[in-house]
Order: sequence, then structure tokens, then C-alpha cells
Amino acid sequence: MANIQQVAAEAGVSVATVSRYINKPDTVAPKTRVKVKEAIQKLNYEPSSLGRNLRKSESRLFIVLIPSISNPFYFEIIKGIETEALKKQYNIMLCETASDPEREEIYFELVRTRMADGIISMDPAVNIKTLQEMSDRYAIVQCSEYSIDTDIAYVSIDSVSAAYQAVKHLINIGNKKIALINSDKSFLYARQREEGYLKALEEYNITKNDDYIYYTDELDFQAGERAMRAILNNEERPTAVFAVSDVLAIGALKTIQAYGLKVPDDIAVVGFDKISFSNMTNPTLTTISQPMYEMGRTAAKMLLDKIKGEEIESVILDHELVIRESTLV
Amino acid sequence: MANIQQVAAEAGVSVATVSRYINKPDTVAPKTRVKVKEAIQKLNYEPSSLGRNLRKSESRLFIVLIPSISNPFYFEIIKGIETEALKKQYNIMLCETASDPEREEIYFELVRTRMADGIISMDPAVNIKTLQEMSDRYAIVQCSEYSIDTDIAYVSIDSVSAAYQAVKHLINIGNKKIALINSDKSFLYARQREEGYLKALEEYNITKNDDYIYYTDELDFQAGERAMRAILNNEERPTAVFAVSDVLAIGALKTIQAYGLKVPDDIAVVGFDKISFSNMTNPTLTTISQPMYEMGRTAAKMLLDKIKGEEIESVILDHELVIRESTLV
DNA sequence: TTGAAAGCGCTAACAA
DNA sequence: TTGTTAGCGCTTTCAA
Repeated sequence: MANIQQVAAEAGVSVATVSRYINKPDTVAPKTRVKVKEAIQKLNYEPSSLGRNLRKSESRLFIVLIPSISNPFYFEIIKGIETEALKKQYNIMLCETASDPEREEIYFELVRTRMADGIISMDPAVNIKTLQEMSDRYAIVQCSEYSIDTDIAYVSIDSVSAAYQAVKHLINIGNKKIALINSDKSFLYARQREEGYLKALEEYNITKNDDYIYYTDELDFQAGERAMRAILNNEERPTAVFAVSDVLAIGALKTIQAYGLKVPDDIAVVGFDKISFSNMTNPTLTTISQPMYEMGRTAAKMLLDKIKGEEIESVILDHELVIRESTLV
Repeated sequence: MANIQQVAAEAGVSVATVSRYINKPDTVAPKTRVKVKEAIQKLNYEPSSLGRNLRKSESRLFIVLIPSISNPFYFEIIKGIETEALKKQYNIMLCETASDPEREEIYFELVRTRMADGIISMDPAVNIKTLQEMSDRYAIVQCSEYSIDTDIAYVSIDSVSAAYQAVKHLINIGNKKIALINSDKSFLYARQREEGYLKALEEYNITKNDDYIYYTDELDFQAGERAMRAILNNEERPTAVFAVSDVLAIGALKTIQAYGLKVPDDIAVVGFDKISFSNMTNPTLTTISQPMYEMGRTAAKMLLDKIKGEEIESVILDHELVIRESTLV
């Protein structure tokens, strides 16, 4: 593999000229340009990022931390991030933490060793303390899920208001006994969505029933199934259920149907996220739509600004209730 | 950010000693070790990969090319790849090509510029010629989907035999009118699965009916729905359908039910891949299980060997038919 | 418009 | 066991 020296020798110019030809061709005389161009072609030369990165003290790579690669919630966000990154000649490393501190540490290390220029974190549940420490020295942005115990900038939606709206919709179509399938309360969004749920109940003078609230330990379909089974074990079953994610809602849907009950006639269901599969279930799922693509783009822009050394501010984006068959009256 | 020079000065030793302390601590005298250790702690030193990478002419990073990040088929494969990579202190860059040559070119460029040490390609449909050229100079392995027009090593399953087995199962439970939802024939697996389908029909003297074969242009749920609608438009409807992927099969399932038909009573359905969704549908989906995790691990091992300069050989792994509700008699 | 030369941070061959 | 030094491939300043 040819290097810049060989190209320079072949073209009969200095390495500086070759470098200029690659980075600022305008500053090279036309005749010289031709010579260099020919030498590059002849030797099949490709400049090495290794040398350039060292010289410029940057890697033009940043890390996107997600808890789980198989959670469809992240797909559009990632696309948004990628679009913005590629536009600025950056590449991203998609890293699954599996909410495991050791895995996360591997990726933090990539930033500390300058292998990556920054981090977009979608999983601050893991090791907030280290994240905060890192953010003092490196570029970090939180996306979607965030921790308020840090001063790290984030982009997200107003989960309280979104959950409030979802539950209010269930009440408006005639439900009073409304279950909540929540994830672990260590997640900020879980606490916020419960707050919205309670706020709606309160507003309509519906007493909270603890038997109708279930906290899952996992975030997959099976967790939704288990949650719904537990809720259906109550003597008096609810007439509606709000799940804090579509994946959980789809698991719940399956269990409801396994019990021989109809959705929405016996039990109405609302999810959260509007993942693509939520339109494939039978009935299709009413859900909260987050502007995921926009969220990803915004996070990437913020990180890139931060890497450049600029000050950045947190952002809250809009959400929307999408009414489909699972709450059709 | 401190560099190795500053640490050496602080510890009163040479940079070589600091480097040795980091890479081969045993070769440093205990007393010196203490001095260096203290200096590193005091200065909060982290060695830069940028310098090391240039020096060693490696990035310890490789690229995993997938057509679509949202296709659940890849999840387990990626986990397998990641496990093996991390074990060898390698990191992976997950790159979505969207089957777009331009996107792919960006990632190829990362290898040419030494930003990445190799490629695991799961999408050779794009620009086979370039892939072949690249493989002459760089480490490349094909995983799952591969092109036989190249001499690039691959790991995959025997798609002909798997499809044959799936269709034979449909015949054995009493079906003669069996539709095929295939993807574009430019994919090798599509051609192979059709071959297996035809082989089974032939063996049981069932005449092929072209109206029962549909080629999708996309690979998502909606494509499966469209395919099934087209197939159900035939005067005589089939009693079974084999889809070359679970995602397509799930779309088909939805359409069949939308037409008021029962699965498996009216139409039996078999998918391919055993993605996690396939157990969430109602009825659950009969499918072919591929050893995805193992496939990923094998691909990573092969690539790492190739990067080391060793010769590698293609591998075919075993598959399995998983019978579930959608073909229950 | 071009070239010489320094230097980004590290590793490793060689010498002491 | 440690230090000196060359050099990985590139960009950029300065001088010509």
C-alpha cells in the first residue's frame, strides 16, 4: 500500500504538495495537479486515516450507546443520527450496552483513548456517575432517555404530558379501570409516564388501584405477556391498559387474546413509540408517536456542535397520539 | 490531556519505559513501576489509540455491513460477531447500506483508508465487483447472504435444503396448492429457496403454478401483505404459503386474516429465520431456524484469522424446522 | 506556488 | 532493566 512519500517521489514533488492536492486542490498549480493525480492513480494511493487522525487529533467517529439493538424503538433515531453524521463526514459506532456497566466501560474507554470523538447516550441508567465525569472532559449528549441528576444536555419528549394524553384518551372513550404496564422505575421515562397516568386519573377523580400497576423487569414481548397475566389475575379485571412501550403493549395484547378476551371490546390497549410492528398486530395499536428521526438528527447536531467546542442546550420535541383499532369505540 | 511524554517526565523515566509499563509491565522493575503508576494517576493519563494505531498500522475495528438495521434477522448474528470481536479486543462498526451503492462506498472507503481493518458483509447484492476487488487487497468475509460469483469466503446455511424441508412439511400435512412468497431473485438465497421449493413440489408430482409465486420488491411487513393480497386474488386460492422470511410471512398472515380466513385451517403458513416476533403472532409461526449466533461468531473468527493473514475456508452450518401453530393439523 | 521540516503520540529495535 | 532514537503517515507552519 502506497503512502504519501511514494506518491510524492513518483510525482517529483514534495509530500506537502501531495497533501495539499488532496485537501485543498485549489492551492496547487494546474500542471502540478496533473502530475500528482497521475502518480496517485498509478500507485493506487489512498491516504491513511491513521496518519491524518493522529495529526489532527480526531477520529471523526462517535459512539451511539443503546441498551438493546433489537428494540425497534431506536431504529428511526439511529437513522436520524446517521444522516446528520454522514453529512459532516463523521461515522458512528452503534454500541449495545445491554445495560451492562462492563460493556459500557469498553465504549467509554474508546472515547478516553481518542478512538471516538464523543457519545450519544440513550441509556443513562447505567453508571450515571461515570457518565457525568466523562462529560466534564468529553463531548456527550443524551437522547430520548436521560438523567436529570446530571447537567449533560439532552433531547427528548415530554413523557408526562404524552402519558397523560394517552390515559385521558382511554378515559374519554369510557374507561375507568385502567391498568398501567410500566417498566422499572429506575428509568426516568417510567417515572414520568406513571406521573402522566396518575395525573389523568386524578383529573377525572378515578382512584388509583395498585393492583392495576405492574413493573416489568425486562422490556421484551415476554415481559408484556407476564405483566398482563399478572393484571388479569385480579378479581376485577380492568377495561383498558396503558403500556409504556409498544413492545410491552404487544405482549399484553397477545395475553389478552390468549385469555379469550377481545381488544378493544373487553380491554382497550394503548402503547407508546409507534414502532412499525404496532401496525401489524390485530387489532392495530393505538400509540404515542415520538419524532424519532428528528430526535436522532437533533442529538447528532448537538454532539457535533459540542465536539466543535460550542455550548449546547437541551431540547424537548413534540409527540402525538395516534388512535388506531385497539381503542376504537 | 496528558501524553506519554508528560508521564515520562513526571515519573523521571523515558517514554519507552512508560510504553513498556502499559504494554508489558513485567519487563519494568517494580520500583519503576510504582513511579510510572503514580505519574499516570496524577496526570490522569490515557494512552491515545491514535498514536498506537498509526504506529501499529491497525485500527482494531472492523465493519459489519447489513442492508437494514431494522431487520430482526440480523440481531443474533450481530451478537455473535460482537462477542467474538470483543474477545480479541476488536470493536465493530455496524453499518447499514440500505442496499445503496453510495452508502456502501462510504464504508468501503473506511477500509481503504485504514480506518477499519476488515469487513463482514451480509449484503453482497450491492456492487459485487467492487467487493471482489476489495477482497484482493483487504480482509473480507461474507455472512449469511453471499455471492458465488466471487471467491470470497462465506459462512451460511444450505438454503435449498432448508426450503425443501419447509415445503415438504407443508405437503406432508396435506397441502398441494402451495404459494411461494419470495424476495427479489437477485438475492442468492431467494434463488436457492425457490430451488428447494420446486424440488419438493417435483418430488411429490405437484405441478408448479406461476400464479402462486410472488416476488417482493421490499423485505418489510408491508411487502408480505402486498404479496399475499396478490396471491389471494387468484380464482383458486392456495391452502398453504411458504415465505422466504418471517417478516414477509407475518405480513402474509395479517392479510390472510384480513380476508377473514383462518390460519392454519384455511391457509397454513411457514416462514424462515425464527425471529423473535415469529412467536408473538397469533397463531405462532412455523419457521426455519438458522444458527444465527453461531453464524456471527464464525464469521468474526474467520475475519480475524484473515486479518492475521491466515487462509480461511467457507463454512455451511446446520438449520432446523420449527413447527408451531401456523401449520398445526 | 512549492518545499523543508516539525510534530501529532505511540512502539520497538538496538544499545548501554 | 532502561534509554535513545527512528519512524508509522499525515498536516501545517514557515520560508523561499
